[in-house]
Amino acid sequence: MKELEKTYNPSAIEQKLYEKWLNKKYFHAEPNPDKKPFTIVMPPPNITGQLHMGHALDNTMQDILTRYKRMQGYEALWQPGTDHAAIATEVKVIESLKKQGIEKTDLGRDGFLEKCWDWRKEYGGKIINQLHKLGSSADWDRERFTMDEGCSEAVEDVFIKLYKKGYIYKGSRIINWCPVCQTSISDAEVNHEDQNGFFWHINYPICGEEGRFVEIATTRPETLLGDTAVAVNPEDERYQDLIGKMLKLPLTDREIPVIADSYVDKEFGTGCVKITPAHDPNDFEVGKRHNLPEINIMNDDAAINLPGSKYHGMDRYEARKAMVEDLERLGLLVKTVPHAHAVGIHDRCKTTVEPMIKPQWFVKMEEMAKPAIEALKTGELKFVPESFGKTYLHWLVGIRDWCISRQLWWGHRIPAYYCQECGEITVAAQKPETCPKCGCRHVIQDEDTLDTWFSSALWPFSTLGWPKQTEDFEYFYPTDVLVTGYDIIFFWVIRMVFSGIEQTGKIPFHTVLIHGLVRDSQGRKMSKSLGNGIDPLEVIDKYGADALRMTLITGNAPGNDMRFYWERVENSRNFANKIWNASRFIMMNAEKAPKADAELKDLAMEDKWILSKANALAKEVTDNLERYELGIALQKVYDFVWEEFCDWYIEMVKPRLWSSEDAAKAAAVWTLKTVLIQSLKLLHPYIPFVTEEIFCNLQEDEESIMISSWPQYRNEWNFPEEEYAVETMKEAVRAIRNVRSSMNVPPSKKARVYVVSEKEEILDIFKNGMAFFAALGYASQVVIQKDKTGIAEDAVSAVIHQANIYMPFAELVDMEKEVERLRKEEERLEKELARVNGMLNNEKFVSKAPEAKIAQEREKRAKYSQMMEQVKERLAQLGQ
RNA sequence: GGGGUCUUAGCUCAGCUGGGAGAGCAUCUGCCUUACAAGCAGAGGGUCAUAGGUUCGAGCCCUAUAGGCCCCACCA
Repeated sequence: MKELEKTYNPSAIEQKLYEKWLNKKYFHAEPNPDKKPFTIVMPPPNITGQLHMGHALDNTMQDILTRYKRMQGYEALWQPGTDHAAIATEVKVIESLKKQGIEKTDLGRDGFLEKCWDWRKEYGGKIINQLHKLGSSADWDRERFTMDEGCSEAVEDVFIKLYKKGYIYKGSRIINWCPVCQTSISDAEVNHEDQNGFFWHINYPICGEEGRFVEIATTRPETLLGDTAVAVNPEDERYQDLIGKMLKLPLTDREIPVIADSYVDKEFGTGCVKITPAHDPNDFEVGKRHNLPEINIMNDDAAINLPGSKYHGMDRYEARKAMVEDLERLGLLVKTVPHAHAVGIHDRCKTTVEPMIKPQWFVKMEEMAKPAIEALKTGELKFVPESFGKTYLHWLVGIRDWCISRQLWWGHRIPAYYCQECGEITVAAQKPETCPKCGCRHVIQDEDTLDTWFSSALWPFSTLGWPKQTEDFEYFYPTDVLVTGYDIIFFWVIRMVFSGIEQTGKIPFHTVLIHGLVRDSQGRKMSKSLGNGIDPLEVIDKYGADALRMTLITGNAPGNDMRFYWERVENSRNFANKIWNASRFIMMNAEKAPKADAELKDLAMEDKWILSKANALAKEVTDNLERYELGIALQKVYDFVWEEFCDWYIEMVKPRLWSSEDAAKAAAVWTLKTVLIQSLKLLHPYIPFVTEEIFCNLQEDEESIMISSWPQYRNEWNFPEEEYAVETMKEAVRAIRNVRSSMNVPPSKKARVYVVSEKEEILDIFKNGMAFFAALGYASQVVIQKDKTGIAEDAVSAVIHQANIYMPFAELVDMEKEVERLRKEEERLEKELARVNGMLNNEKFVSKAPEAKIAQEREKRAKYSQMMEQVKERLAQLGQ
């Protein structure tokens, strides 16, 4: 056994250990018929990415589950990889090209894609390396990329299948258009943000009725140019006579009809709505119902496109300003009212989205959503915490078709081919040589690429080799748990579920473990613009990966946001140091002790006590982990290691370790090592580095804690009697310390301690543990007896269950303080007794509560009554 | 507008199936006791948002109210 440094220094060992694990291939999983599989797919980080706290949390949770299951004997696969992140990467590449004065279009499609692949080569591995620093035990031999050959094949395969099934179609529909990114985006990529704008009330003159107008109200006056009707509610008495009449559309030479549609809310605005089918989703629907023309008035960059109009070429906001001014001059602007309304914002670039009609590809959602909804309802799919199932359902019920085409170059190009002669569309893996309909050779591929989530939706199976029925796929799929943040349920989780069911016939995972956001100490989101982000790598550098991991897991319940405090990292680091030092102590003493292995029958009372505690802990922690209660499980081991093991047990065994009895020493060392090793194992999934380092130093014949076995509950380690005995002695020690503290007696000042009890079994307990009792209770001598013979009248005392403790402090006696303490104890016991009696005197409680509960309360009553008697007796002795 | 979620010690948060309120940090008092001062021993501090209800028993279940946060939503 080696000598350890005085304080734990993570940076010195983390890298070394991680390399060892990699070299030993501990992370690698292979189909193994002798083991059960356990699989987690890593949410693929973007290749534009850099490790942030969210990743650190997400991956720590996955690593904990993977390491736990691996130790339990599962063939545990944590499948990693990265995402091409279509729009995010394309934007980044464009930006970097611009710095060199190059435009995307200068390069052409192939040239640009080359640059994108260069980017991927340069930055794709960055975040992966950062995940290594975190200690992630993912199977890096299996690292995948959403645009690698296999994943691309899966994408193509799915697209073709869905097209053939009629679930993918192309249509001219109103979609969300980002004028900056110049691509369509899905509904999920649009955030609605409340903005303070205006409501412009505008008069539309009625044709043939000089001086009569219809007043409409709009928040986007520039779209007026595309109006093709004004609608009123068919039941609105005010406007009955207008229906069917024509209006003169201001600022244009067009005339538009007044139509009736129940979509119009009579109560809102003026009750008259301008209808712009080409630039508003509702108006689009109204337009379809009434066969209205759709007039697109904008370019892709949202500038007005209306040759001949004075607004032609103006940006949408410039045009808005100009038009409002013109309307005012014409006397058609009735009023301008401040108005707060929701504006659609592109979540990536924060540009206001413009609804436009464009030919796009869509996935029909209705049918595929059904089994995904069913999966949750039957319990086949579970969310942790459960409440997020509601979010999931909310998204699936009434889901709209998914716009999957993007006007980008970086991504999976849509495998659709158009005949330029006859217009025939062919969807196939390979470009057809000739048009299958007309036979001509003028066939070109669709220019668009697919939404990045289309490929992520297939991630749980495309990474395992699907659509080929590979051995990996057969063995590891369906996966077990998906770990992700609640912000991504609608983007990703639902799409994986319905894709998994549709393509493989199975849900891709049975459990979705949701975590929240890591916020700054003031509860704000960490963001680049605020500059309040904390770099996980900085935390690792300063305090170690274990401390970071532990901080992210402690005191956090699934699905809840958490705040990041450096103080909490320090506390985690302190814990690593604590267990480090406990180990150091054990190693130092093990050196000196005889090598003989102890047997259970040789163990002392306190050995059996801690072993019994450790045994119960293993069961509890395992139960918590099975329920994904990672924070609770960790808290329990933390408390056990720090309080029970370090503060109590190690102190208890010291007298034995320093004694000259070899057998006693051997038993103590065996117990210390056994309990420490078990604790290290329970902690390893959380803090892999420090546990590995200690584990290997402690036992030179062991290769790694990673491949050791997870602790199991053992009946032969269950010692209820010893637990009771030691807990009784702890109570006595606490009482002594309390007395001494209230009297300001320094530890150096030892006193004789008398333990007085009429109960033989209590006396035996103290006789048994006399050595450590003396040490922990600062006793110069412990006297155990049946009555008060020989104890000075003015000795200080304390009451515990079934016994009295006396300490003669000749020169330090302070009767007032003692009476005060006894009064306090009396008060406490009175309260307890009142509570217990309240329950037991209640007939309904006695008749309805479970037997065990009643027995438990009776026991307490007996205990407290007995203690109360002792307290009263003592007070009487003191003349109170 | 709909839905979700939260309100527990000075601060940040745990509290698993309802059965005597916990942690970390902060505060106060003693200790450099031969693993650890990144430590040890002790202490103070909470009508568990409010009001009802169910129950023998509620921080936990139900209803309403107040406040905070989040998500969804086409009110022009």
